[in-house]
Amino acid sequence: MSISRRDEIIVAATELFARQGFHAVGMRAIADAVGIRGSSLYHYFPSKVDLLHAIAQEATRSFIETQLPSLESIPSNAARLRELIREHVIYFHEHSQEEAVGLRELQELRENLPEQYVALQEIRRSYQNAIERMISDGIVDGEFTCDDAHLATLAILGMVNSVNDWFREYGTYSIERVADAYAELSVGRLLGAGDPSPASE
Amino acid sequence: MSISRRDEIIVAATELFARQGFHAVGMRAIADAVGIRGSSLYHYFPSKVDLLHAIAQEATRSFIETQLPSLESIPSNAARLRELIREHVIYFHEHSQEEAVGLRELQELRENLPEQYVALQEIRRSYQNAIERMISDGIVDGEFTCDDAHLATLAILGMVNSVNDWFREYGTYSIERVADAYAELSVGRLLGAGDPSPASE
DNA sequence: CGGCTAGCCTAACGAACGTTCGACCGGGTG
DNA sequence: CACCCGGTCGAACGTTCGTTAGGCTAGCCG
Repeated sequence: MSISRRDEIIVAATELFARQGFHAVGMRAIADAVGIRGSSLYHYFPSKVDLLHAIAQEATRSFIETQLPSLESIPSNAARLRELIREHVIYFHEHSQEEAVGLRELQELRENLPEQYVALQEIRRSYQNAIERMISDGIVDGEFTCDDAHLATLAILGMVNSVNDWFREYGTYSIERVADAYAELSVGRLLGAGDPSPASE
Repeated sequence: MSISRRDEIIVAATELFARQGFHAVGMRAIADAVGIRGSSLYHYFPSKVDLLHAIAQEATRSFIETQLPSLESIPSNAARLRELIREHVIYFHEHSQEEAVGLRELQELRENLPEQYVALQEIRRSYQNAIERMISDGIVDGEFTCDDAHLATLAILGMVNSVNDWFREYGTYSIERVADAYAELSVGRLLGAGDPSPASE
């Protein structure tokens, strides 16, 4: 009742794609994981790359929808960006498989589902633009000292997106600790904003 | 005479693997790219994953060999790390296909050539340790202000390794400009080292 | 000159691939 | 009861996969 068979397929395929890669996973392997036959998958998805597209779209869309609204209420660019990065790291950790597929197998969509690929790229681009605008505004307001908002955006995104490559549960750090640290490294250090709680100064 | 057929195969396979992914490229496609038949590849490599291993090994080994020696002569940790990051970005750009394969298809080696995978991981780990030690030493010497050398290492590596995901020749920036900027962002900002030319102070 | 071998070929192997087709089965609706 | 239809199935399609086996040829070595 709670989750549909379609969602069940998406969950199983996400795990397999994340672990082994799109081309290394056959339709029959996905079907096995949910206890049906390969041919039955075509009742839910017209093709294998459409299944991939459903995964990537859900990963991208739900990430953006979770992230962007939380920005509205925070006044300063520095505090807002700090919170954004914190939540970015934590969301990526909680949905590491989906986001791994979304980042790594985009090339497949580009070649086989070009217009859906473009749509996804536009969503990602809008997220990147939101960050860049926060940084630009923060520079104008004097919150940040930074030469190039565009480069800083790319650098920060590269940083936060790479956490899943090394982070392991039950390691030295908790994900919240890493999220806090990366927010401070990005906003406090890279962008040169001051201490987040100026009362201590 | 200049390059052997074996190297020719490695070059062609690297390009195909980088563009389409290991599993999306067949042995016959690689053979076509060098003008021979698929079966002839087995005269040079015992299997497809051994070919991948040759690529990944060469990418990792030659990168490390190019990078590490250049550190010896530079005295301060800050200047040495700056130069390391500069060269890292530039090397990754000049060998973007090799490094893309080396980073993305490691999972394949892990499952099929486990001991060779471990060997490569050890090489990468030694590079990471070299960076971390530079940062630790710099903290002790008072060059850097930074809480956690390990986290800073991972953050910087994530930053510099992500340049190839967005950098395009003939774009806004030259690769040297990006390399300089990332060195400054990492050492000057993230680690809190001062201006690289203290004469201006 | 005779033989070895590096390099490449054609042919084929069994397995797996993504996908299609037609049929069946069971539960809800008229 | 008769009907429909969502969901699943077995079987098969043609293609491609990684890999193997065996044979040909050209050049080097004795």
